Amino acid sequence: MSPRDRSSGIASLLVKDVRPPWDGQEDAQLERLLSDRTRALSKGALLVMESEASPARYLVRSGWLAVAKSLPDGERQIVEFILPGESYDPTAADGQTSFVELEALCDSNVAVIDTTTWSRLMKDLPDLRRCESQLAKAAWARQAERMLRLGKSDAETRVAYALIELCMRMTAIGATEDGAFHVPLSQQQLGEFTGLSSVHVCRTLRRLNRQGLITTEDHMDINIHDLYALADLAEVDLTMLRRDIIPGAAA
Amino acid sequence: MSPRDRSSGIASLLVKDVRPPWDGQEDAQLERLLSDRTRALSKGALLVMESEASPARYLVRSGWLAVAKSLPDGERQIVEFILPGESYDPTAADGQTSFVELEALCDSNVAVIDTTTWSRLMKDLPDLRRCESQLAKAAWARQAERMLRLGKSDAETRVAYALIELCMRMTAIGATEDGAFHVPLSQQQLGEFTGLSSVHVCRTLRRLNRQGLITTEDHMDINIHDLYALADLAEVDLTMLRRDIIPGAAA
DNA sequence: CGATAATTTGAGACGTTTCAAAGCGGGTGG
DNA sequence: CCACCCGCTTTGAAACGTCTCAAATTATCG
Repeated sequence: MSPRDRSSGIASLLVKDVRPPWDGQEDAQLERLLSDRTRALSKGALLVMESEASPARYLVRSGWLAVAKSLPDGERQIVEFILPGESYDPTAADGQTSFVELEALCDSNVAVIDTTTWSRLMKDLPDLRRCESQLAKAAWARQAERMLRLGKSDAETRVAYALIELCMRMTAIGATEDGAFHVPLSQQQLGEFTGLSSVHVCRTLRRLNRQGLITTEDHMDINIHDLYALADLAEVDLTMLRRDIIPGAAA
Repeated sequence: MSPRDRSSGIASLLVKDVRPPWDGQEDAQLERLLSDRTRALSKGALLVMESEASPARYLVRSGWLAVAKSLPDGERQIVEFILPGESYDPTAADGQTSFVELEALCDSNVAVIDTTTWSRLMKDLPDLRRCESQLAKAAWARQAERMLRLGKSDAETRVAYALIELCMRMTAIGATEDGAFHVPLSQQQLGEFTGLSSVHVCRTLRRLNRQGLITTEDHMDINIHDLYALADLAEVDLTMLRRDIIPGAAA
């Protein structure tokens, strides 16, 4: 990790509104198409279940979706969070079945676009296509980043990384204020994301707290006080991470 | 995991040649284009380094590539293997930089196709596009499967799963014989893939051996003797896994 | 205000890593 | 063709980190 100027504000690394506001920039017809297919989900609702037929793409317009997968013994891993403006296609190689489960983590609005329609949109709307291509690259980069830590890091690093990733993504959509943001997660769910037990998530959060890196308020309002120390713990280079996982954030 | 007919042969679940032989089915022009851009790599060669500019897609024509990522302290995670017929684009959200490292695990031939050319191919060759779309879905499903085990499983399950995944993918390209196949990996590298130390990979392999599930010969010639027991250990439903991660394997 | 879920903390069990040393195997040069 | 060397595998023993179980505390919601 290269040395960085620690005096520069958080804003320089976590700039707001860097994500191209793709909806709205295409014609109003797209907006109508999406509105027509948007479903309201309440917290905890299962949008799609594992192994269920679901040849569609899900586009989150508000709220959070968890992409999760379970072992026969009930252990659950959250593989990805879908934030507003992002989309996910859970279709497996057979083109029919979903290989994951999609759950609303809070009250949400999600547009459901069947594969055929989506292909047509991709063909007809070059701006949308470019935007989704960037988002897809970002998603790949995030997954690699997480697998690295899932496989090779201890609890502190995993939690620190998760917080940084979420903070960056939230900042990109203008959902943070000075390193403070809300995530609609229980410690249990943060554990399912980081591959830790909820008990150990709690201990780790507490430790970060004691070190003065973060504070948390009611049910996961997170305040990052020392982003740079947190980044060191997460073994992350903020500039590189942002370049890799935030669309339109090119240095 | 639902009960299965254990008397049916391995072949019924791990059918050969299910992958659409996309190259050759498009016109000879594509073949020429690929040949022109194919580079020979010797074992251990680094094709792309992390953070290096690389706006291209890499298509493996023969050999194996590892997609890997490292922590500052040197810990390494292999995020994906690219087998013959598969491709990978390591470009991050900025459209320029690679977020991973690409390494040849054995002597290989890889076609390097810059992003622009690739986009053109995708536009012009619907068969290729469909095929790559299936392969991409399979890759997403595999990653989810692995993250689940990376986060929530013990060593035995992780190793068993890795062996099964590799066996299935090898079978799909006709590179196995009766559950026997060769992987160009050291135990160290299998550890980097499964998130284990090489020492523990060794112990785990030995244990599977003692249980009569597998045998190994010189440098990773793997023989799966009891696929169903191995699948139970891996906590995997073979039929579902194949449907999810093998293109063209729809039940 | 009571019921229920989520967080917090402690103590012990368990699985994996680390360190260290020995054994094997393949390749090279004598 | 053998001797040597180097890298990979194998095994043991101790240290470490995380999980599990259990109980106390704190939030949340009707």
